[in-house]
Amino acid sequence: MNLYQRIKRDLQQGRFPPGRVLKQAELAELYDVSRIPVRDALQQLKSEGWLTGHGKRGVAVPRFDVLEVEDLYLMRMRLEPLLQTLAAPHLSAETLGRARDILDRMESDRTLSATEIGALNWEFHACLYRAAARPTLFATVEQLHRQCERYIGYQSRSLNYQDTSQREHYAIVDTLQRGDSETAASLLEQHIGAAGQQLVTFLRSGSG
Amino acid sequence: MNLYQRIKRDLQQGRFPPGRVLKQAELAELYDVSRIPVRDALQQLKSEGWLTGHGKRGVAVPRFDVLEVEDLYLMRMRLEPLLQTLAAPHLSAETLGRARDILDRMESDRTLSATEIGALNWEFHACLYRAAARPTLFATVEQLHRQCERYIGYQSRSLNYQDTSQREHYAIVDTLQRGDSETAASLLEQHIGAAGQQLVTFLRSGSG
DNA sequence: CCATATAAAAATGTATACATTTTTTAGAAG
DNA sequence: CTTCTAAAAAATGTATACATTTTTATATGG
Repeated sequence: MNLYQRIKRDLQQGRFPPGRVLKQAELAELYDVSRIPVRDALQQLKSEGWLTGHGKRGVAVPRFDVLEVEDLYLMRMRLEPLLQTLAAPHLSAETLGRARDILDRMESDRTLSATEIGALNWEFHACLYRAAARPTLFATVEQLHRQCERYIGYQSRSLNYQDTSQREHYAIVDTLQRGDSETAASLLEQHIGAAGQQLVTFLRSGSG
Repeated sequence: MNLYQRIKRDLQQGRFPPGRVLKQAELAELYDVSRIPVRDALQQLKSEGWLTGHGKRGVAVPRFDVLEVEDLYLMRMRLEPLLQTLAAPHLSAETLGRARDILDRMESDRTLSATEIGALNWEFHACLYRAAARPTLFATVEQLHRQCERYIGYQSRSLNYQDTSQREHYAIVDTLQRGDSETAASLLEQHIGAAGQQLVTFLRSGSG
């Protein structure tokens, strides 16, 4: 596990609270490396929204920003249905099967953490998106997901919502299997919108 | 001018041809710095698509990729009208005036290079987008523009197309000034689509 | 007591030196 | 002549040391 991943994990787990300012030297000592790899990791984390550049005053852990979440989900609502539609004609039975497997795994194991559920969730959609063979579009969508990750870890999703989400997932696969990519795109858009709403509501009520 | 900007400029000007592999030590000597700032600059350039990571075999100047251009413009067609629509209610007379000024400057000076036209083009749209006060959405759109820059420098736009583009720009401002943001969004989508088509056609014919 | 200027400190940026990994090349065996 | 292996060369990754910039603390003048 490289430094970037270690710092990111610790940010996910709330080791550094929002607003906290981090110095290169401090991180270098904490993770027992020199400042050079720290700088590399910080730049990457900044580009993914895990940290914000305070200019030359070090970096800070950004506070939760509902407006950012709204933007991220708005963008995903526009881009992911597009990508899924481009993928639809290339979906093989095997790919659809792998997607279903991921859903089944999420369904059967009820001990998963929010972060783990988030990872499987993305793996499900990514599995479908990859069939489009559109690397640039995929990369941008993936980056938007990475930016969302920062918020998802804190979300204690209700079991109720988790069930709804899973039903939507199965509906999307079913619809794609029927070859109705247009309806599947519409379902996906609603699915993302609902997830965004859920997250925004949670942020507004719980931890502003 | 920092190292990142210098290398980017040289990439724009074709100093390093597509496919060329660049070593840290080589760049360090060329630009007369050590490898540390080179590494920082390379990471940034990679994240913007100016270079592709060859893993641990150095970085390479990517070849022109029509599929990448298509993806970039598809995404812009989805995101920029959204951003402009969000900005529309906040557009002041002053902002609209500044946008017009930029267009007038492009119109009057016929000696501008493709890169300079591209910069003004973006400045025009960004001027409108900023009014939305949606930093996250703006940042993603800006990044897509940066990725497009790599291709635009090579494009020798016909005067004919340049005129068409300018007419579309004025039409967008006029429509926004009338308060018809929906039509303006539609015009913008067509505008981006046309620019993408133009670029794809150019790449297919000229320099594959 | 407040403002300002100056010095000390702390933090980031960069160069050099070393370590580790990867790639290439040379050589020997089949 | 090909193929596998091992050594050397080259490239990236990292640590230490130094330079520059920025911030903070302090002291002095108003």
